[in-house]
Amino acid sequence: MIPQKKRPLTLRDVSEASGVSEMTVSRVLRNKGDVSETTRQKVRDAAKRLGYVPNKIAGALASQRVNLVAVIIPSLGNMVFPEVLSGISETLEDTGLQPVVGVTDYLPEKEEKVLFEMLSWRPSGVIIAGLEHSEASRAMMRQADIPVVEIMDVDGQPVDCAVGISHRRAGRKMAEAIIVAGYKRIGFMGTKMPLDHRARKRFEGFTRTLAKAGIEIADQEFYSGGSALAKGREMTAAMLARSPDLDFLYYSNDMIGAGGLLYLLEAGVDVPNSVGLAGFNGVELLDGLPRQLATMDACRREIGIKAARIVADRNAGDESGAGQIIELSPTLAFGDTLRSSS
Amino acid sequence: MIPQKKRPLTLRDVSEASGVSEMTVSRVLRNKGDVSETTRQKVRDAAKRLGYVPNKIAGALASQRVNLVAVIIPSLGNMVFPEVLSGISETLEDTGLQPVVGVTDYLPEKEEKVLFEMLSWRPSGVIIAGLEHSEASRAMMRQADIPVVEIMDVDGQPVDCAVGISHRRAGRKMAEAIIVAGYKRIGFMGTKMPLDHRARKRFEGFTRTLAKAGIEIADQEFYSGGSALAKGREMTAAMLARSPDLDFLYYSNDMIGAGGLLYLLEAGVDVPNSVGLAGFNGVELLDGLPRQLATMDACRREIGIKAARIVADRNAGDESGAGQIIELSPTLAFGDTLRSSS
DNA sequence: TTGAAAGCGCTAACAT
DNA sequence: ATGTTAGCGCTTTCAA
Repeated sequence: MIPQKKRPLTLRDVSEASGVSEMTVSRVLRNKGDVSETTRQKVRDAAKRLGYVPNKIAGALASQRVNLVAVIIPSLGNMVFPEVLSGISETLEDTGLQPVVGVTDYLPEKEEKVLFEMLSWRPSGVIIAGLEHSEASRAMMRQADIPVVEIMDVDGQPVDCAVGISHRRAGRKMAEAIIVAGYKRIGFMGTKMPLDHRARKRFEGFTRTLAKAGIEIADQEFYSGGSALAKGREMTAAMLARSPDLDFLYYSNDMIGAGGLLYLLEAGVDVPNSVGLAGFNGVELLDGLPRQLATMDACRREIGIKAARIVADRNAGDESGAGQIIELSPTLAFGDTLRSSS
Repeated sequence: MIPQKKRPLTLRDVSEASGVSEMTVSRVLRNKGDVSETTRQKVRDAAKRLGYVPNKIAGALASQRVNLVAVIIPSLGNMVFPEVLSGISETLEDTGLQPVVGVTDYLPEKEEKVLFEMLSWRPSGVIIAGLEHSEASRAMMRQADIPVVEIMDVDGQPVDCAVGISHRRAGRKMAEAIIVAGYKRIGFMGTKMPLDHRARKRFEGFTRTLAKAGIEIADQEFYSGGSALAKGREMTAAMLARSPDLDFLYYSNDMIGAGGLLYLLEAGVDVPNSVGLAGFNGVELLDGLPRQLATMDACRREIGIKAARIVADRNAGDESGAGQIIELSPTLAFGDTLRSSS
């Protein structure tokens, strides 16, 4: 005898097992409407005994509501996004909404695909990283007629609303601190950028501000792939060999900055006097380094919390978040690698 | 005039716009069945023009199939799990299946909730970390009648099948290497364990093997929360202050191991001769450290790939993976912090 | 407080 | 190659 494919249990099974109509069973299982305590118990017992798991697909189709929030981010390896996510999950925790994560690998085509895929489940909202999307993606989000929150960045025009920081301003702020501290010969290291708009905007804000002070980036190098810590180390070694007169190194993220810092300390360089250093993000990792790397925190958790709040509120009928752009202010931490004045 | 809640587009709209029956539209959009090239074009044009996004909820209900795979892991902050995930995504990429991630924070009750929630979407498979689950969770997974792959660990009895390493054996292997290298006074640092069964099993395998060689852990300390790198640094400092005669430190993960390593190097301790060091996991981060920390790689990517393979194959009718336990062998990397013999 | 009927938007199965 | 019919398992709505 061939083992049968089990037919999953339905409301009807619970109804029969408990001698209560399907409709009432449904009411009990959703805590909706008035049901007598006796009936409640009968139903609950039967459901538990049978091991009934409701079918959300049928429920969603019938009720036209789906308690899912699409969260679309470029990567999970980046450390940054898991933190945003944890802010989102925590906030959604007791709203009945559930985040569902999609990853784009920084590729617009993949973003489009993931978005399409997720929207086809008719989620109650979308939280998506960045303001740069293909025209098709933007069209889908507009069409969807659900709250769409673009996060991490506010330098641009969102489809609906946005929560983030201004990366241009962040780059500017860092440049100003460096100028005030009296550094003059500045090197930059970062990821290859066509993909990462936020890193690009920071870089633009940074160079533009330096330019106004008559300073030009003296050397720069971009990497992709590999261990960021190791890359930071290698790039720093190479850059200082090439341009020994540099007195400041700005890294587009803390991981490569940490690699650079470890290298300089080993090489016996006087940080921050011979060479100053700064990264970006404020990752927890930095706490364990021999010296505190100067950095700027990107408000990741808070972004997640605020974005989720907007979706949850709008889902509950409070439309006040619609169309808003919420800009958070990153704080600059000087740590031990950036003088606060010359 | 109050803005109307937009009615999302349906197949019917595309059908009317293209002058083709709903059924044929459905066929075109799913590339199913024979449809003439002309009709195809008409339908595709109409769908694109309207911006139609199919409703997977209705589709899933009608077809009784859902292209989702539930992936349930304890945490995203751990570095370990994003890597498993990337193995899963990559493998599922061209199978038509989509991973959906749920996070449990190492809490059995939350695991149960997440599992229930995900199963209520009737996924095509479950990939879940660990072999320890509440009885209710196990019951749900058995009932579901879909492939269930328990990953990361093989020391126990899976509900269906398992892909992972033996953490007991990993602990043993490390202990053996340490014994061979001639270390005698051994300290251990790790996370508080009731939650993390795999760390616990490694610890058990480790201490048991040492015991057989007549060695007992000379000191130990457990932490929770905070920056792992910083914790490693602090715990190491504290432990060596307390037990200055230790000649080896075994860390339950690479992050705290790295913190310890940085501390010892700064303190001018001769590693690995005065004190040897080892961690666990083989995280990419380690590549950038001043010295290579001894570690044991946990085959994270490969676990993800193999687990996803099983789900995908079974979904395609190949049941050969059912009931299997696939044990992978972690490799020990001595790095610069563990002598290979005394 | 409970039940009966209709239908959510699709697709399987069967025509044609 | 295309169309028709009958549900999928729930919830909404209305009636009792």
